[in-house]
Amino acid sequence: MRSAPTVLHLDMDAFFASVEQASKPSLRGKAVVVGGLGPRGVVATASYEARVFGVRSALPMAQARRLAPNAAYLVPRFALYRSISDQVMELLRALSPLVEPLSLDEAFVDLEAGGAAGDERSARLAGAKLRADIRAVTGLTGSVGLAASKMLAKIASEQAKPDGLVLIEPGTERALLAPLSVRTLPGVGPATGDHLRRAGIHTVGDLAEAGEDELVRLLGKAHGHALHAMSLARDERSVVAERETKSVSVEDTYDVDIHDRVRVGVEVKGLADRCVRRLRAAGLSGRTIVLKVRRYDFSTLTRSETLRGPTDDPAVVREAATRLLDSVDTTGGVRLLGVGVSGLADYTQEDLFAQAAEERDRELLGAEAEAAVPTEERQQPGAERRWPAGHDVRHSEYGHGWVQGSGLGRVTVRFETPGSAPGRVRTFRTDDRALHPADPLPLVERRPGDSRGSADGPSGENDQDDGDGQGGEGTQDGGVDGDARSPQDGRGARGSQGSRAGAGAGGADLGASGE
DNA sequence: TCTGGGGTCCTCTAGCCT
DNA sequence: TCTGAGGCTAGAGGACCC
Repeated sequence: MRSAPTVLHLDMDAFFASVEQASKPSLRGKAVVVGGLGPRGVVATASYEARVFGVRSALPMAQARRLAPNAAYLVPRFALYRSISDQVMELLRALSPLVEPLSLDEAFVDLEAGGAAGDERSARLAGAKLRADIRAVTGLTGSVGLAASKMLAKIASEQAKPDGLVLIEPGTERALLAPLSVRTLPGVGPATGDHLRRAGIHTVGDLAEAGEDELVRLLGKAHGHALHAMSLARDERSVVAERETKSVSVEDTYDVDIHDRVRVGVEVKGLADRCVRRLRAAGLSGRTIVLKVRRYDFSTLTRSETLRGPTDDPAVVREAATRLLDSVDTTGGVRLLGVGVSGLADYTQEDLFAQAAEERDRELLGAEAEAAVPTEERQQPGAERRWPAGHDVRHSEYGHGWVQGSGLGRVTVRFETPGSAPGRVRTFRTDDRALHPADPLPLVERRPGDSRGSADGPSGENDQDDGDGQGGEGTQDGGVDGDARSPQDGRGARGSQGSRAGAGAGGADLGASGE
């Protein structure tokens, strides 16, 4: 193992919630919860103020509302988060060419590859400068861990949270790890944690003491070996800049279980089409089609079928998914359906068959793409417009603001911008023609001549949305549109591969009460 | 209380082939 | 011809991560 602290792990603090607080001055210092607002939504991120009440990621939203009834509840705005994440990743790449993004808000950096580390002091300097740059460019805080390996750097950044920097000094690793809970180690979740606890193993020190053979016996070969190595602070995994995609999938959880078998079939076909669109956007095709069904009792089953060759033909994927559905008993209802493709190959069909089928696909996908446009964009003139909580708007008289809540034909807007003081609240009719959806504003005001990080700031996020007819923000949570379906479907049409969906949204919400 | 979405990796089992 | 061992692949499910 390398002994110098050459790996940096960056973890943005409560990322989604922090972005919302940065863009909405009235929410700063207040409890903010970002997640799906539907009946089956979960928390994606809670601000530190909300965590005081026990609200945490993956908590059912209904439970979060009981714990923190006065928090502001907002739907996620992934396009905005992605644009800010791009700015942060750019800063990381300035440190080293070897950057491994783990998600929108986390990444490893190999400092050695960037020539920024060789000793403790230069590693610390690099980490401190990164944190300052992130704050200057985005206005947000991130925590930095520095250590000799990925595992240790991640543990260090966890200890640094929030808004700190921790360096694990070479030679102190084992002593530092020994008293920590086994759950600290990557790969030890609730199930493995319980398993180990029943065997009397509670801390990393216990793991090291148990010995490799015992861990292999308890957890299997791969997991046993890996955990034993980690308990001795051995982690040889290198920072990998490019990761190959292994599978592409889409899934929907429905607000109400679907009992109608015909409807289940229709949903599966729609999911297959969305999955193919993503596949094609990534220039991929795949051999194995996977159907996922979560039943009314939360039991989940998967069925898969491997084709003779890779495909990106929507008709083929749709037919395979439908065949797989035939082997599944959906009596009692389903709460989730998903379609995925794995066994990926690096090509898109361009043969004669594909060309012949292209016309047909265009029709089919066109119809689906139209269906994926959020309801508010498809509404006929005169129909009630929808205003998702937290989304930016512009009023021709009052200027820029965001939707604090809506319902009963009214929408409440708070007029403020990232650089302003907390603003005033006004209520309008939902069909007020002076009110329009707007792009998010940059979190940090740019001075003239400051080019850093401004190339694709938040206001530039819609670049990737061009061409799908949705225009502007507000597409990732099209709102509940009458049936029971979760509304995050709109994202499928964007062709933005790797978009981390997250908690779905439930449309406009009255809960943004961050007063 | 009632549990999202997208993805990866591992284990186990069964069938096929040599 | 039968049988068992071992390798390979597919399919299913579980655990984990963010």
